[in-house]
Amino acid sequence: MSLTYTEENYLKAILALTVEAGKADAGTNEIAAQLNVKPATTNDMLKKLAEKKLIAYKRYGKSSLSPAGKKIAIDIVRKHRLWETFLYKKLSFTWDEVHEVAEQLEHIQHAKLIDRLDEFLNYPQYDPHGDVIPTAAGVMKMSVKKTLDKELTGHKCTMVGVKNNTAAFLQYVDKVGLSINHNLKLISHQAYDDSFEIEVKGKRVNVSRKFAENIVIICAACSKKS
Amino acid sequence: MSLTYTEENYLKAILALTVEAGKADAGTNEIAAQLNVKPATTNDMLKKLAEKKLIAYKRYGKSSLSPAGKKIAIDIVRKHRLWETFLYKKLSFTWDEVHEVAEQLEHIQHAKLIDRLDEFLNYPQYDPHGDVIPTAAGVMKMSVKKTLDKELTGHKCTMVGVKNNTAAFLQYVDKVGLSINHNLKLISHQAYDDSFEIEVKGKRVNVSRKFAENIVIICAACSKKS
DNA sequence: TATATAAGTTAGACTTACCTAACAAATATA
DNA sequence: TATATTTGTTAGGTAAGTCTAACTTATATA
Repeated sequence: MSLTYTEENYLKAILALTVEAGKADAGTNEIAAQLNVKPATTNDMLKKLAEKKLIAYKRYGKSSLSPAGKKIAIDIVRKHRLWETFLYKKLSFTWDEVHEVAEQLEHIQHAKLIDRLDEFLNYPQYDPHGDVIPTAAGVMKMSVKKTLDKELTGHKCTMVGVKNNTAAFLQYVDKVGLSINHNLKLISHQAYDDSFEIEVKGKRVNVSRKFAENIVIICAACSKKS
Repeated sequence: MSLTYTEENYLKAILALTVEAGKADAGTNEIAAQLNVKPATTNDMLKKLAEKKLIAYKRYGKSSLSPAGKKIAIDIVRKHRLWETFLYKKLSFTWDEVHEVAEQLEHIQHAKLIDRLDEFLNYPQYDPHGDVIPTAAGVMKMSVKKTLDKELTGHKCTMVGVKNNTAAFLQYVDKVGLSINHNLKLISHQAYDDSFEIEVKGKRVNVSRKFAENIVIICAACSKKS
């Protein structure tokens, strides 16, 4: 009953376009674009996946994952993100290199492999991009990524990226004491000069709105399930 | 110019049947049997690989790897054995479980991946089966596997397996102080009772020929290149 | 609401990797 | 050396996943 590499990729694409994008279903063209294939190709596969009861599909309509299809798709995402974490933490890959290798590794089939890897990595909750790693039971919290200026006062969060990649900005980020995967807390917002007070490594710092708008964070407290 | 999963497997099979088996070339049926496909299928692929200059092939003749084909095949073996080592040492897989997963992992394509893995594993020389791991430069020593009774006096070697898997024998092996991947040295052979004196963890023990014939070892000193 | 545009489908074709069945060449043996 | 057996090849077919081109349905807009 195991699926081909390709079938898995279609399920993953549909997950990304529906559940992960907060939408109910996805169109054929949309799925085709996600996978870089032509709509005609996608159409064939959708019929095949519907046959296998992995998706809900109606002629000239949109598609969505069945419970069984969703379970499989989440499992692939789990594999992908655990492998990314492995590459990042253990093999010193950079943040932007991990995805492409994980695209291949996520299709490795073995009953014990992924749970062993999870254990080896000490059950990480987030991958190097700050996305939540689904549990072995198939529960996937949706991490709410947003920029720091959108965070709620008092919330602890983790920096997972930047919007601006200039050396000047990155040096400033460094000076403030922030870096990828570090925790911070939003203490308050000063209406007076529209600045934000944050706590980084126990120290309080003031940063401008312009700065905050370029810091991407995830907030566990703001996450939602499924 | 990268090869398909299947093409890689054919090159690996030919390597196993020629270089690794100490033979000059391999027949079509032989290769088909190694890969569990029909000779007709193999024939098609041999023509295709010959076209790509990866093997030497003549109609109704036997096949062998070209230098380019051999380089690729050795590279796959390197990947296979490094992944096996990873699974064994880092993810607590057993000796006999690693092969099947490595069959999949060996086809992951990425410029840096395998050298990073090699570094992470601290440049291991042997995989969990005692087979030599080819270097990044594509040099593969052939580990000469043999039973302990065939070893030369004075040589240090590593136990890599047993021929007899009964509990009784394994317990005896354990009692002698031997286990998988442990080193030993053949001190002498006693003609009197046809027994062997070996050194294990600094202690000298006497074992019978029957015992020695069931212990599989590799000997670095007996290895040869290519 | 009529029609233009966007979205989705179908038909027919190609490639890869596999198969079976029939045939040809090489080798072993009577 | 003639023949039987083994080994290797060819021809034709299948399934998966892709494509293009032509067609149909749904949606947007004038």
